[in-house]
Amino acid sequence: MIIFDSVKKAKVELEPIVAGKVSIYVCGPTVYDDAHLGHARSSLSFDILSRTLKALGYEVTLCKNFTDIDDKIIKKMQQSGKTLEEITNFYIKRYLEDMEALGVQKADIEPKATESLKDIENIIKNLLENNFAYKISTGDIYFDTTKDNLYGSISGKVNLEDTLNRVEHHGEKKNPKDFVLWKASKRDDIISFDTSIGNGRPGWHIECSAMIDKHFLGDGKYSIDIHGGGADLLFPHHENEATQSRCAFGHELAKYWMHNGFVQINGEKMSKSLGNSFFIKDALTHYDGEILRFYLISVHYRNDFNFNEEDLLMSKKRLDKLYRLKKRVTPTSSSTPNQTFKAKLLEAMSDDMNISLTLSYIDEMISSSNEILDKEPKNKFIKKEILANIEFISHLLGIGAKEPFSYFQIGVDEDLKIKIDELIESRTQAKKEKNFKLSDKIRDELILKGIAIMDTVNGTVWEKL
RNA sequence: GGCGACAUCGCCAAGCGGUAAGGCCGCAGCCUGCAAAGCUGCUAUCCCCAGUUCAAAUCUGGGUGUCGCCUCCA
Repeated sequence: MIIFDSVKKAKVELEPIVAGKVSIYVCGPTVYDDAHLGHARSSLSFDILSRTLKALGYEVTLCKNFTDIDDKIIKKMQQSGKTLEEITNFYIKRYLEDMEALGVQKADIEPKATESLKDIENIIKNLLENNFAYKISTGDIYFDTTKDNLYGSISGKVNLEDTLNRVEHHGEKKNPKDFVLWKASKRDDIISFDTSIGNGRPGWHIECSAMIDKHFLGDGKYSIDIHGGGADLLFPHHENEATQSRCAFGHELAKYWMHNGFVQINGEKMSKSLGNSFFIKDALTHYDGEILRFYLISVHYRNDFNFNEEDLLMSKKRLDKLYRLKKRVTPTSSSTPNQTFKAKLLEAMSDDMNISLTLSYIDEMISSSNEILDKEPKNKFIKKEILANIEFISHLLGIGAKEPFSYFQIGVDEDLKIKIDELIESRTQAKKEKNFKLSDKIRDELILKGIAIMDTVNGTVWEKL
């Protein structure tokens, strides 16, 4: 498996710490609001990575955290009068619902920051004792970036002075680059934790370091194989995580770093401040989760993703073709996938997840399968292999697993289904009587209802447009 | 201001030095009572300029444009 390491800025061969096993840690959401399309893309990117590795025979341990203590959550507490747990549990549940709708496999470990306070405390204590951190008069604890000559090696930011001068920083900070490990509680703080390093709460970056150390053993050289997240996390978040862990544990945090590209809405960055955030929940009211999934995975994970409805509909048509083929081989039982086809998909996905190539192979398989089925509609052997091919695709990419007839009926209520069946029955009758004027009229009526029909050797079937 | 990414057919998008995958749309044909679906065929020399090379969309330099990070952010 070749992956792109965003620290080395190059494609490299994945050589896990333990042969045959891959440990992955992905930065999950801060749970103060619903998840947006950016979260979806990130989760989907690493879901595909994990599925690919599994299909290649690796044993994967995927860890995705929830940041459940944060200034934004506190702000929400103040606004709503709710407790921390009420807010975070609510959004964690909503997040997991969204991920399920998108077909994202659950992470093996889903730690919360608040469950790792003891570990956070220990790391900070360690850093203080070894002079990598210092406490200022307010009780806040900062990491001293000048103590680590490898600081900057993750993000490749060499000359930070200039840029960081733009950022306001606390007067007692020794260096503009230094960042907070622990925020001491102020008088009006509504949430704080009592620890040996003081009363307060952890900074953002330290959580991930602590959770990785808590859940992964590593090999004394690295804690985990792959650390992932959105491209915006490369700096400062991952830089800071890396330096903390390096100084506290004496080894690198991750052997490889992978970052997914951004989601843009109609060419603009999606962000809260621009007011163009697109929640997964909202998208799901318009489009089926699988259609959204297929659309979001159809662009290489490192590229920017420009979300727009036109492309989504285009993408849906591509998925439709897979399901139409599945209709042709349903019902039957599958045999084993075509070995050449399977090998081609795995080879493409092994090259840093070349999804475009993979999808083109799938399109070609669909075309050639349709062609064979046109010639030999009753060939059981072929039908079984085609179904097995589709099942392999479902396994690898998490698409095409639905019962094909139901796929085309998503969003159609039972009353309408009965009405459709009646109309099709009347049309079949009219056709039998060669009353094509009537049968065409009925077809037009169905189209007006958003239903397309197609006559097949097995009778007339319909699809929601 | 510092750092970085990207620029391929109307649209989406592969390609990573050897002579342009795939999908959508469009056109023609087969199939069909007519359609739809499916199948077949057709449609680009790769932002501009200069260079390296037998050979460049692919490498180098210079432009132009778009986007991102540097501030909470996936």
